[in-house]
Amino acid sequence: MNNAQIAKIFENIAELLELKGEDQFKVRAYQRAARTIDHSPLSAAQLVEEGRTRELPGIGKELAEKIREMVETNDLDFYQRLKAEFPEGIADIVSVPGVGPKMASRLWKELGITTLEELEQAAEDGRIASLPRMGQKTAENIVKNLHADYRKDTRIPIGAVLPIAEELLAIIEGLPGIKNVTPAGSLRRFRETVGDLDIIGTADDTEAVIKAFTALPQVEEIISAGPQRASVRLQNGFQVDLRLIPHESYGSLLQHFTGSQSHNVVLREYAVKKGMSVSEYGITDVKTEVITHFADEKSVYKHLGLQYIPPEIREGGAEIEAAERGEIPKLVELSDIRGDLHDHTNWSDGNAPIERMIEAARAKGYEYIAITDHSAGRGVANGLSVERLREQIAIIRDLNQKYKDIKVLIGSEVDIRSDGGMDFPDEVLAELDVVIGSIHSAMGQDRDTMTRRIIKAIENPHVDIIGHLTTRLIGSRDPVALDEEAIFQAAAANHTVLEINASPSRLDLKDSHIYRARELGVMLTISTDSHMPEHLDYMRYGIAQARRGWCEDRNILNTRSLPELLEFLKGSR
DNA sequence: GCCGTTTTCGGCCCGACTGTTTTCAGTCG
Repeated sequence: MNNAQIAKIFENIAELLELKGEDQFKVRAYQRAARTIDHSPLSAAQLVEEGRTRELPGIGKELAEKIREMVETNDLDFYQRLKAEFPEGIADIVSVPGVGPKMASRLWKELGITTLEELEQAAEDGRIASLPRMGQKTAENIVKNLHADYRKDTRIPIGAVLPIAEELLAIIEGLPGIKNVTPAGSLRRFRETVGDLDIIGTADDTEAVIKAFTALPQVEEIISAGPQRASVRLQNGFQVDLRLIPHESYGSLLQHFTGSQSHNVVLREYAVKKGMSVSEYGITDVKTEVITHFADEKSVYKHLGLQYIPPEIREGGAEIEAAERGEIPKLVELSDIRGDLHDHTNWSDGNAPIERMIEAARAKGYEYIAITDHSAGRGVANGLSVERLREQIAIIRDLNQKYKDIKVLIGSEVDIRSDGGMDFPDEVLAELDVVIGSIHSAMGQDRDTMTRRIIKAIENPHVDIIGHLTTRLIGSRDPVALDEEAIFQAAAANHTVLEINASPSRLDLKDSHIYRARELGVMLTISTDSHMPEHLDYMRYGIAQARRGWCEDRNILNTRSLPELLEFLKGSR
């Protein structure tokens, strides 16, 4: 079992234990373990093999043993037995917004409800309203939420959310009396998918602003609304949570609402040990009961004796300990980027001529751009034959005479064939400044075959960069099966660069892979894989992704100057 | 179920909003 599968089982166990009415702290232990395993840069199999599972925070004797069982037998007896205690459809019931484990458990035990159909029936015929401590309103909400086309776990790729969020922010900024309007939550942390839009602001009269917000024409439905907080569904289907607080607590609110939730839990547990209590209003000294307010976020961390922690790495992992020791790295920034090393033109499947891509890169102030159209190979995307490639090379050489302020690197995104061979012969690859090897076919190969295939490409001295390693498309195509650890080690040993593909539908490598590759000394690039000039703007997503993997500028090849880049490329061949 | 320079037992983040009931449990983030 891989980490994601183990994490899923721990999550399911937590849910079942909640239904069972088990101790909430036990439930939390499983939830925490699920997150820890999911975010672990090392595979569970490797951890088990090296006997290091218990080094993970929140993994003790029992959980380590369960992880071992899952790695070795692909199953977990405890989970199977627990699952057997409940009807199949109970998870669907809990997934209805507003229905939690307590209610689901009562509906099952007192009314025998085990499916969504039975749930709707019971809500409509009055049986739910007749239960003690439930009522007509509860039943109505269940019916309403059943028919809503969303669930608690629907998440949308960040690339689809960010532009909408930015429009919405401008609208909210226009509400009278509101200040400090800021995106928070997973949006601010740049998670690859976002569940709902968390937006915060400050106001003297928070209630008036909430009223104005819920009255916006874009609001389709008010999910909840109080004096400080409103949760609404927009006409475009997005859920937006707006939270307001007086101006003097802005820093604390931003910290609180940025999360992640597990980061906040770990942070607050750390604070408790130091005799402080952290909330969205400020930090209270437990002894004196004096609360300190923070108008800016950095002061919150400072007050706790911690180095500032950038939002992208607030995932409740090792960041609090690192901040305590002053070991939070200076993460790479957009302004560090000096060029883009993966760009297509209308010679293959891009939509713009070479010169327009160059102009777009110049407008960004880049020192270099690599033109990397597809190879002919499997006919993907109007790929270039050797003849057309040589024709393009000649044109780019001429363009380099014309442009003195930017270097146009001659490159290609070359298919890695199913046997690990490259789609151009070595003597052709040798003519190029930059060779990206990418998987575009035979994605269904088994793990061992795929791993060997990619490692063969990594070992090819002409291949500089491996593009979008796992080929996943967020929300629509699963990653290929591969042994990441072996691939990262091979990349480090051969000085082959791994790409962080910044296209928001890919974000490939993913954050935990970036973290591990960087740890193993793999050099990375952040590349937009642009197919039109506007795509160069995707760099911001790639930067955020690299930051989520704790990357500094030195980990990213395209933060280097042109001479340094050329030297690296020459040296790695 | 985890964890420990105050603890191997007794803690475990903190608060808004809702619905149902008049003080709070459940849900959510």
